Amino acid sequence: MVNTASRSRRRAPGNTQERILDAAEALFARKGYQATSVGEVAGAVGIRSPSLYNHFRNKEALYRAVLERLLDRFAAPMEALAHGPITEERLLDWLDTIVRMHHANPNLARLLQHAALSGGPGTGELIERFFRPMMMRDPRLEQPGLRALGESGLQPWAVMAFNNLVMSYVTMAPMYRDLLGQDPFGEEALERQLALVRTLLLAVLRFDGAAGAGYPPAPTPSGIDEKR
Amino acid sequence: MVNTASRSRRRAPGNTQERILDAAEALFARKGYQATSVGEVAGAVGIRSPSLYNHFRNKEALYRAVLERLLDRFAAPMEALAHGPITEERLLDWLDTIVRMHHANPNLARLLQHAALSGGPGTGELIERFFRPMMMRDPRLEQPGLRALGESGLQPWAVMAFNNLVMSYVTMAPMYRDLLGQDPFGEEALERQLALVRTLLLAVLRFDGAAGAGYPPAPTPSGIDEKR
DNA sequence: TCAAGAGGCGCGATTATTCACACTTGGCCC
DNA sequence: GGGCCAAGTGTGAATAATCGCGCCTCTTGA
Repeated sequence: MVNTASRSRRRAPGNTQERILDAAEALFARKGYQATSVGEVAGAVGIRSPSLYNHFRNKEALYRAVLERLLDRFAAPMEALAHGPITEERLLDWLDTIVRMHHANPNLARLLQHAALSGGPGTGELIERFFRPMMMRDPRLEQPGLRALGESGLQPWAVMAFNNLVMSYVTMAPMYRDLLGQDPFGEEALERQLALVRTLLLAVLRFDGAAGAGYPPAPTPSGIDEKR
Repeated sequence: MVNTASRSRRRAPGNTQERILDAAEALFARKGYQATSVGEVAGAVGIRSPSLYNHFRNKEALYRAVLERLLDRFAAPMEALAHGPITEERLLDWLDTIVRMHHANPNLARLLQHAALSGGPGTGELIERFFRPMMMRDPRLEQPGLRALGESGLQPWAVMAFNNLVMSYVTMAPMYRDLLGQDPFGEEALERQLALVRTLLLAVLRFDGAAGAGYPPAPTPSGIDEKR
């Protein structure tokens, strides 16, 4: 039973490093940093844990690499709205894009949620790179036709709210699966979520806001500055 | 050094069981089931871990007790909307209530989020008891003035969306704290979130929906039945 | 033949849980 | 009142499993 040293020395078909990242991403996204063991990751790849250390210095480096790869994938679309005027149409496109991106790769949302709840390595940078830009008041949103968002100092929170809406669908997806017995990332579900989120955004854009009970102007809290 | 058996046998001031539940709730909510060790819980209470086993059979029993206590706290307000007609005013009140409840006790939302992401003991029951009722189509919502919600089969998802909106603020709260340097559960933040969420609901209720690009009627998926 | 990469072994720490035991306390009998 | 026992609640020590990780050997494709 001891000398199983003959076979099983199979060289990996694809790039092992990439396969480790894939497995680690899935596991970190599902269970979080602490609850994921490197042995688990290695096992998912088909490797023993010491072999994993040939590719990553330690658990934390692996985690950061996973994070980096995910953030890179989301960087381009997030920059899309950074320049040029903001029209109703462009807002809808932006929402459409992030919904599709999170559906195509749900792991970033899950990792962000874990980080928000429990912390973990690099949580600070994560916040700065992903969320800080959203919490900037953007003067391009202060225009007729977008009044309900821009008014009463709620604008940054409204942006965050729409982001949370999209992300929470993803982080709650396992529950939806059990609840419906249906793939929450299938074509049908995607269309439904697009319709829902688009309806919500349109409703807010059309809303004149005057009807609500007069909530206080909510003085701009510290840490929120004008964009750039 | 061996016979420290004299003092430190202090009997607990309050009910120890309750104090364990408090500490466990906070830790499970922050780190999730797996990543929380019973030693940590015991430490937070000011006890060694073996002592904890005088009060709970094992880690899982402790977790389930925490869950039970939390669900009980939320049961009554959730039933409030179950009977009688649904008016715009009652919907606003309901939203108001759940926002305030999650602000007053953020731990249920956090535990639910962990359960949705990673599973854990009792996740199935959790889904049935907390989320199933929301995913029922409610005929009381099919009335003029609430059209945008009731139409096109989106109604249950719209309800879930508003719930997710409220819960995700709570689960993302640690990030808000870092982002703003301000207590996300303070009076000011509560008012702001109430205003935002109320605005969103009013906007949807006023929205006639006809303006959006004609999204498909989204056939009712299996698992969704009429209420009761 | 050579280096990259996989595995075996093992260390020290931490995990959940059990055990034997100490102590405090409430109630009971005398 | 004093004596006494059972129940409740605390402890340190011990167990087996698992954790992250370093060391060293061996296999294998080029």
